[in-house]
Amino acid sequence: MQKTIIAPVKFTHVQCGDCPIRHRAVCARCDSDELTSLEETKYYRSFEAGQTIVWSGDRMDFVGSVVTGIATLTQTMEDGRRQMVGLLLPSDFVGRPGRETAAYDVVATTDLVMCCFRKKPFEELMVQTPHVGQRLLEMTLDELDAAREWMLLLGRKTAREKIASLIAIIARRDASLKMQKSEGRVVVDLPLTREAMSEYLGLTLETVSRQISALRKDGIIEVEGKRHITIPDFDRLIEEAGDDSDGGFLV
Amino acid sequence: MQKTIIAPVKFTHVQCGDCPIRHRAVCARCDSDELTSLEETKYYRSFEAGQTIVWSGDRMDFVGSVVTGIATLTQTMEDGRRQMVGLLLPSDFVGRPGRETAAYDVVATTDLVMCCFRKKPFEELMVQTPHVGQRLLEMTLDELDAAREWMLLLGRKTAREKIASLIAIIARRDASLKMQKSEGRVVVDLPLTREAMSEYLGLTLETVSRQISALRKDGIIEVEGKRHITIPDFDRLIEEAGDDSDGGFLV
DNA sequence: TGCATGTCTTGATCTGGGTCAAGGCCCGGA
DNA sequence: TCCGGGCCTTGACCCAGATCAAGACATGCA
Repeated sequence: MQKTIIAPVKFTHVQCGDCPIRHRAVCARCDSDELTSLEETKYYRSFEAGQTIVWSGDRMDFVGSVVTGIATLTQTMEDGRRQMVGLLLPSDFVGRPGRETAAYDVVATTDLVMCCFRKKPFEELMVQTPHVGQRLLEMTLDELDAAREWMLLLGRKTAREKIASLIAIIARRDASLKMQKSEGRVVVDLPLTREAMSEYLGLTLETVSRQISALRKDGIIEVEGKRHITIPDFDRLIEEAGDDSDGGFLV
Repeated sequence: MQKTIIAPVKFTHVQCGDCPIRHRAVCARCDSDELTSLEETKYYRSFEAGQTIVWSGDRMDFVGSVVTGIATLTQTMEDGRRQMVGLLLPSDFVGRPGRETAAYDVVATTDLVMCCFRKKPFEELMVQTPHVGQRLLEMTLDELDAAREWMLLLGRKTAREKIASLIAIIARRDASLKMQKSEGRVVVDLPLTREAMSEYLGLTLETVSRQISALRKDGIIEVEGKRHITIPDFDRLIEEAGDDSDGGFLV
């Protein structure tokens, strides 16, 4: 079912460049003895689009971070209603130190590579190396802010505003990673199916589709194929998103 | 407008008992030199029900925790739509180290006493004293879990389920603080107006009122006055809340 | 005592988004 | 080349919850 790749040669150059645990939290400031012990437990795992990485309630004995691709955290009610509660892009952290079992389904929505550490050694490292904990605190606070922005979206925005917000969020994160802008026109490839979008936004798949069509008809976005979107005027999209002030620069 | 009380005698016994920063994070494990410097900047502030403590965007040069009463974090859109994004009960932490300005309106929904620290010395303490940061990380992770439970509520639950969930959440937090249960019958005093509930739940005030009436008619809850609620069968309430498995033990 | 204000309830009506259903498009495999 | 299955779009209809409106009840102040 899942291909597990243990630190193959081809990933070597990735280890320092893309792994936030090492790169952001550790490399710069800590002595390397700690790192060596962590390094021993580090491994890479690949998943195919659509694969579930962990089921809610399952034992989860690793933490890690996304290297490439996109993963989601989703909650499910008994009758099958689903709500996405986390969208994980490259460099995002997965897993909660100090927790035995996963609280959410973790799903790869695109092909995905994760950098993982066994939880126990990672927790030991956290105790010994304050910077790791501090960096994790920062990241968690950022996620909390993102969750709160998301709550405003879920609780108070209209379907049209929700769609506009989601496109803006993805465009911004994309841009901050890859600088895809070209003089005002922003180009995004949606990494989510309509269904995943509906789970993000608390809508049905049909409403997502209708609202994307509506934004297209109104010239807010241009759609090529199903996923490729061009935003001719980003400010207009932001207006449609109904965001307050600096709105949604988080996550 | 706001009464500021600086460490009066009558609060002395409170300082160790109720203040989570000192009590939970610091007292037990750290040397007291650090504490002394923090102690100098510690002060108590009281607010009346309805008072806004900080406006979103305002400079906020303190962090703190709720000693008694209830505060909320709320986001507002330009057209006035409001969504609560944080509900702060006694012992909850307020403020984000490393941030200059408040990201949300902080409002006292009941009379409130907060224990505050100037932000700068607190941040210095965090660098020097890892346990404070570790404790804060734990608390932030708990808040993130709560936010995600809240997102499921906002995105996927019906009005009736939302009301039942909110009553259950408050009852559980009350119970964990004060053990109010008496053989199956649980008694809660809602600390929120109907309007605050509507802001929590992403509903209108009228829908909140109607659904409370509906739950009363169906015998799920008994209502005395406007705020005093008795839950004859807690499990039935949980069923109405539609919670998955252990549902909502978080927060 | 009477009035104003804040909080809550209830009724009547409207509507945004859900539900159900049909069909289009594209890709991969027989 | 055709077929089957994802994925997406669009239409028709419906309903949960929003909106608009009236009034109940309690408290505090003149």
